[in-house]
Amino acid sequence: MHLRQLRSLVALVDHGFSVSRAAEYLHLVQPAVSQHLRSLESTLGTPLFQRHGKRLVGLTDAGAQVLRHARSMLAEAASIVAVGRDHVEEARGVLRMGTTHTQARYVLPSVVQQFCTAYPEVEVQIHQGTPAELVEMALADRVDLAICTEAIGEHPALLTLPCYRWNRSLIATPGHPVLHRRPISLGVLCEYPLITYVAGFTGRTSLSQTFAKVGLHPKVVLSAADADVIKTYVRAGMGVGIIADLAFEEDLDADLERRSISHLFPWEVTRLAYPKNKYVRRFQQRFIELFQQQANRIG
Amino acid sequence: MHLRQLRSLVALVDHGFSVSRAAEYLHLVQPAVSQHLRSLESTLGTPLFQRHGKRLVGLTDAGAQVLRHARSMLAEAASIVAVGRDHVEEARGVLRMGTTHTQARYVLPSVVQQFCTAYPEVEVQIHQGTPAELVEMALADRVDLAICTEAIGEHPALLTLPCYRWNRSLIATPGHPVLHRRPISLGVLCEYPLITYVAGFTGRTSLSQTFAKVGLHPKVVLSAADADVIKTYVRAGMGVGIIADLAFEEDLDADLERRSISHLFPWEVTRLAYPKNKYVRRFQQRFIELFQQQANRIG
DNA sequence: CGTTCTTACGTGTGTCGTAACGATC
DNA sequence: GATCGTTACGACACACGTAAGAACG
Repeated sequence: MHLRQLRSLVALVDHGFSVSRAAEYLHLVQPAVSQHLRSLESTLGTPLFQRHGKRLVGLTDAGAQVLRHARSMLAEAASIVAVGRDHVEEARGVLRMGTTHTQARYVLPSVVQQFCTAYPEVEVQIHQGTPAELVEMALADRVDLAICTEAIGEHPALLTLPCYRWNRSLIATPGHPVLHRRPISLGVLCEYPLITYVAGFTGRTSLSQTFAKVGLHPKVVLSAADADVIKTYVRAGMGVGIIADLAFEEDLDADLERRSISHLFPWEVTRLAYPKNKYVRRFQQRFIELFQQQANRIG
Repeated sequence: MHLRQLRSLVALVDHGFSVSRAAEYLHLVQPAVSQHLRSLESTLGTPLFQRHGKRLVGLTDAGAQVLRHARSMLAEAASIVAVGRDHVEEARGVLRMGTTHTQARYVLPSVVQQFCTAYPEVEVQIHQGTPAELVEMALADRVDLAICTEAIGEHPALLTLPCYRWNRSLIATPGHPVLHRRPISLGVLCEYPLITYVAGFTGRTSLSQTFAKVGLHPKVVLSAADADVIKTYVRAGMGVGIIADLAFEEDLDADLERRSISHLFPWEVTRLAYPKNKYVRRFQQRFIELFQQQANRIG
């Protein structure tokens, strides 16, 4: 069995079972890939593909199992070359992080700035996505690490590091009646049109659950993936905003009033995750440390 | 990077950094292995070995990291060929289990018998060892599955299935004074010389802890790895035995008296474990099912 | 002086690319 | 007939084994 054969297998599956496209992706010609696949089948002694005539259209049972192990082997192989690179050019390479808007906009800037100063030769990429997408990106090795609050919880193939906890603030235009209410309760919040994060982002799931648990139904008139958008609509007078504490910037948001409402909702934990078994390069480790330092300042 | 190179790396480490012995193990000549190692180093671009002159004597930092990933790649490779074999000759192969004496002697016989009838073409190997050794054997792929009570708990690379719970019985020669004591307490047990399992075997650890927790120090005059030996010395009048319930055989042990003492000690859980990510062949799965059925009859 | 690894070289296997053929939509 | 995969063949590379040489104890 050769790694090349496994690469062809994986490429085939990842390119809709088109041998030609797989070959193109691998910078090979079709016959080469065909041969890889056939010789893989013959060394294993069992068919791996479902065929319609000559065309490959799917995996057999055996093929699917082989695929799983093949992916994991190739990931290990990638880790090995990463070890090499790490010792050859310690401070050169790419750091691909996946994160949500909230992190990218309010938490990461100072960390990234520090990091880029320390490692000017490292290309930093920030990929955005929903938490669910981020998990998938990390597992498919499209990013090196994922940072987010939801969905990242307990995937068995991910190593997750809790970084900091946060809660929510209410924001409103000065003079808004909600600002005179004491104490602010879940019930009070339900009296006003609310603007907050969309489902799946930045703790929205547990926010909704908190209301649901006591049988309340807040009037969320608008939801957005990020606090900037939420603030904009709050400024426009469309309602009361609920955003993460750390998304409120004293200087830039001086035209908005803010009240902490941490007593109403569970604390959220933002986590950093990367695939177990994956080799984390030193500068990537360094980034993680920087992020955790920043996190300590927040939490 | 080639799998052959990784095999050479692993063989080298597993054979005391002797290239010749590694080559012999791999059915290759030395120069071939030397070349594997050198070309691996050169493709990774960084030294993997500590050298004394020409002699390889250890791994560098990078080498150690590469080794870890290499082992795991080769394990995956083995899984892939196992998938193949499983589809080619479903009912032929080897089932290597590692277990302790207690399991091998009192629990497994009926399971193994059933299994051998169902799969006459499968060679069943029973390797014995201490629980700690068994865990290591499973991780090093020297056995396919490990069955034991201690130490198997929470190794992150092992998948463990709880199978049945058990507790202990006291055994003594007929007429022994302990048999007239009611109720039997931990204190009562401390009045007599005890014979039980050695540390690390068959729940001995938690047995000792139970005594220690209430400040008692039982007089263990003799300890053995298995119940057969314990019974022998009980018969010889050396003391009172404490063994697993299931190690008492009504017919063969009719010359001994038995009292359940499950109320004194925590219940133990016997588990079956194998490395995560490892492909488990169908007949191995079948064995696991048979074992669990047997386990249900016990627990 | 034996052991151990390296270097040098020849041979055979195998992998890839080109090119022509066959099938399927 | 255009696309897609297979078969056939040749060139090149490479990995292994043999044999001889160098360092180490």
